[in-house]
Amino acid sequence: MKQKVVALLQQAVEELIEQSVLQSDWIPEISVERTRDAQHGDFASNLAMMLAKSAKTAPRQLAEAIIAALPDDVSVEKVEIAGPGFINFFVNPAAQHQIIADILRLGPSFGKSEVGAGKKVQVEFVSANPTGPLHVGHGRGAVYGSVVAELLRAVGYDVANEYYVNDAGRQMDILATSIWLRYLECCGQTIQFPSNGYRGGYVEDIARQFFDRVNQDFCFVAAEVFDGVPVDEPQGGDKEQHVDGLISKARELLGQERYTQIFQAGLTAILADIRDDLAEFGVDYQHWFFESLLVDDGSIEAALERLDKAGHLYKKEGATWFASSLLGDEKDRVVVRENGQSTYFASDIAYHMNKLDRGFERIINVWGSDHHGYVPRVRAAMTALGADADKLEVLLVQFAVLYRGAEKVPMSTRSGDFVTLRHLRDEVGVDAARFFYVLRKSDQHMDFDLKLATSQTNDNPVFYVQYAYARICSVLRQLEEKGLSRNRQQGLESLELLSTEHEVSLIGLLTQYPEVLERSALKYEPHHLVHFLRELANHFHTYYNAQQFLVDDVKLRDARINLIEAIQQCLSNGLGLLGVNSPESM
RNA sequence: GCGCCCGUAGCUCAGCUGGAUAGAGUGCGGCCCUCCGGAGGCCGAGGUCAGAGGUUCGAAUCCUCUCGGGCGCGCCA
Repeated sequence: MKQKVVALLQQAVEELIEQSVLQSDWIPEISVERTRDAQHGDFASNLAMMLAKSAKTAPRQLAEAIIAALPDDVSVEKVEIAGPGFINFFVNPAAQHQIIADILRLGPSFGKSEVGAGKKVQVEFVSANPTGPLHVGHGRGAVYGSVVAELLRAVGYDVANEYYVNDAGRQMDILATSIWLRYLECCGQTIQFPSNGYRGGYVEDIARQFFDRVNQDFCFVAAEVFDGVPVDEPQGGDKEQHVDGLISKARELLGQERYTQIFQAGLTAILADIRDDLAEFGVDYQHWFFESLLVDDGSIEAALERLDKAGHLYKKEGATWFASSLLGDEKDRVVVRENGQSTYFASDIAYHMNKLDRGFERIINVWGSDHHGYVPRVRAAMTALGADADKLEVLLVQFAVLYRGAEKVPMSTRSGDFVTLRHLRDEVGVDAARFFYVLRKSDQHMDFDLKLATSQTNDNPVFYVQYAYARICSVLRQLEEKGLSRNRQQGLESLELLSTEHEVSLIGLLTQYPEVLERSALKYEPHHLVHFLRELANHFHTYYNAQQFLVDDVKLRDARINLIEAIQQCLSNGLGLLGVNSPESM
């Protein structure tokens, strides 16, 4: 409908150009908005005000000329000039009613579109280091990323969800070493656990399972392990040097093969846990991309060579630098360290080159907003690789602060007793957790109240929306239990009977759903959809309290049943995109 | 110190490429089923859109400055 209004205005403008009232080079993009106030009709355009200056005509006068030039259309009931020069469109009720037939016909695909048809997009999200279970900080990115991907699919894009597994860095060596030390404890050794090691209980679990499998094969006495290793921080040393010393010792004593076995045991166990965790949270991936692949197949060298050939690399103080400051970054970045090791950033350059090579038209990265300083250097890398940096879209997600009522939930990651995502799911459930995470704009801080999310009262927005759905299901059950007749076709032919204030506004809302969906998708802002669903639920509850659906008048009853079925479908479609269930009873 | 983000009702937050009288939820004060699920609905009070300039027909929205808060500034990942 909105498109139709734009088209009508477009024709009017062309007509006025022909009449030389307007000139073709003045014409701005025609903007049509939903009105906020029903008194202003359904759609409004500020076109006359935009053109007034260049046409040297008063906005209201120009608006009159535009209206006079508008072609007739059956779905437009009337057009008015209002305020400083707005052109307000009132849509014919019969045209509005059509939406109910559309929804019932389209079912689950109501609201979808093809604006992204034929375009390949990648959404990379979560990508937490596989050094421990996911915590609540990852939850928001997980839900946000998966919903953005789902929204893009709904408007036609060919979307691939991807998780980048950082399995090649120093953190993984620390993990492997931590597991080994716990394993040594299983062997009966007494270990002074490094302050910089991974202390979580899951490390001990992995070590114990590993011990059960390999027995004493990896055992060494503690004295030998710690011999010659720089002292730890509590003893006045440096914790980084201490843990690095232990990593070297692990490699040396175990040899490459056994070290790799421990390393793989840790990676496999934790990754399996992350996969299960995400799957249970309704988050699925098409690809799990391993950083180690880039190391092993020479991609990093290839990427650096490409940058070097294009003249973006130089050597200084024994290291190799990427001249990113010439491409918008704050300073140049090291890609190969003095010791010959490539940096994490070098992997990331190779990774993004790989993404580009896979032919995605748009590359979306969902990152924690604490990484925002990292964006310019990746964009610089894209440019230096010869790609259009605008293909890259980095969506930043702020951490949520957890509360239980008024009380803040402590979240220390140091001690390993942080609140895990699994814990959150257990406490509030998948539906509430997902809904809450996308309730707010993603790049804003948010307070997540666990108590509110689990409350079974009207202040909980998840239950509020789900309840609207369940209520409709209940009415439909009543229809059957009471043995009332129901004729969908007759209902569709009687839609003009839906004329109360509540019905008109509900139908108006339903017509907005496809627009809301498209906007949420294209702007990567799921919260618009969430707000829409709350509003739809609210209007339904009001309607429910004001009017009886199962009335004696058969035609009216059929029409109303069609309306609430359309609402039911729309709620379920929207909740489905959010990964939230639509329960038939609660 | 430099860079990015943010500041809207008591609290949590919306506010689409600048548009009409700035909106929800919660909390607070009233009220509403002989009826399809009261996990609901209605009404009311509550605002210097942090502050000050500027841009224009029009600014919560764009520009500049000030104040207040968050984050980032490794040859870590």
